[in-house]
Amino acid sequence: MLIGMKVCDSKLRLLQTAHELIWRQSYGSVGVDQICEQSGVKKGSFYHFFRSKSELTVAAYENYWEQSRLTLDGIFSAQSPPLERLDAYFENIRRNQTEHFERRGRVPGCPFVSLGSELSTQDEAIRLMAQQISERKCRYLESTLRDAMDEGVIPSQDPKLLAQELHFYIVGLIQEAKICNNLAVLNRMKPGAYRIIGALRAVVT
Amino acid sequence: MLIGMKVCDSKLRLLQTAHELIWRQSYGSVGVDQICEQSGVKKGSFYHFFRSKSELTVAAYENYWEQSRLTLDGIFSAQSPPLERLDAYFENIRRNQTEHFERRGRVPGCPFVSLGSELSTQDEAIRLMAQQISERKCRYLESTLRDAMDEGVIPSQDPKLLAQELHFYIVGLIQEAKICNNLAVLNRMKPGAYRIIGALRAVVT
DNA sequence: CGCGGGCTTTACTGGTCGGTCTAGCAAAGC
DNA sequence: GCTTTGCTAGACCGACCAGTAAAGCCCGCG
Repeated sequence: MLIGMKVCDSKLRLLQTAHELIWRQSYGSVGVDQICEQSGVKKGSFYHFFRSKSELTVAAYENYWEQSRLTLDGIFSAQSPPLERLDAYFENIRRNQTEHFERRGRVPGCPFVSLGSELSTQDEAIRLMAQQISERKCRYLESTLRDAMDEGVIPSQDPKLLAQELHFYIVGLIQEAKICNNLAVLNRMKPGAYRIIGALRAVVT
Repeated sequence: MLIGMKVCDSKLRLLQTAHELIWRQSYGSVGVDQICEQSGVKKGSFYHFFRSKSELTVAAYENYWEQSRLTLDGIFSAQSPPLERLDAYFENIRRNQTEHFERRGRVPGCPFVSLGSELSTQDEAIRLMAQQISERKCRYLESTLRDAMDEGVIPSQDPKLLAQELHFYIVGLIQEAKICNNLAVLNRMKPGAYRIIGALRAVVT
């Protein structure tokens, strides 16, 4: 099957449904049958494309990351002033969480963190993927902060360490929003982040 | 059965084993049978004490919190200087994670965060418990920071908000240590925390 | 002594789990 | 036109799942 036919459609639908369901619920509570039914794909096809539920999950999350990367590349474009990149990043997170909340009534948290949290001690492939994505997110932040330092809008310091600190804060905050099932927690993202990186600009916007 | 006999022993063993197993693996991957076997308790007894797996889990984590509270009350004793309380808190986290890592080869992360991350969107009772424990931890931090401000060792600001920021950072960092399965990540806890709260003391110790 | 209730034990349920197997299909390539 | 290839369909598997039923044990209490 060379060109885009119904064929590839099945695989793609499996990837998307799997990510959607596991994000909304959890890896453990989502069954292969459920993924198949929701995708309109039969089990035989499932195991034609993927060797196991774990393998599908990795593929599904990598596929989701590839989509996210397009958005993030835009948000973190070197064309924008560094602090605007951060603002756009925060706004993107908020939009993402809000959208799901309005559809499902639940703050879903970060899919990668949730999956990593559930399975890091049990599934090495999934652990590794979660780790790599965490590193990639940090790299966006790092270059942004480095640019901000060059422009003098934040104090100079080790950009890699600062990016990690900022990343940890963001991850913890989104996690808290999920646990509280409360979007308002996200309001503290921007002011807190600005304080952490020492941005001189006033916290209000 | 009034006094401490084998009886209460069964219930307590269930609570402890459940917490231990779910922490080490995940809620979804641990079965009632497994918990029973590991505790040396028969399934009938399990359902004599608890109405469901979910109810046991809540009880197990509340029991664990009650134990932790004793330790934390000591660590956050108003008798110690505020920054020493923080140091002791960080050291306690590190010891906890290290101990499990040496036994099992895995950084287990924070049990409450992991459980909340897995089940907040599915089990309201568990979500609520995770939320409450997060609030309680913040309260320890808040009073510590307030004292630190009174003593002038950190700049004055809203202690509740600062405590939350610090808490988010700590949660995110422990989560990262779990995903990386690397205790070294925890080394960044203290310097990062000190930077966030604006502690004047040098970062090295 | 016997009764009652808290706890244990064992056997069991119906359903779901992840995964397998094989027959069949449609279309591409020869 | 025949075969190969990539995919679908759906029946099927044993294991395991959370949870139930009921009989029995032990001990304090009257």
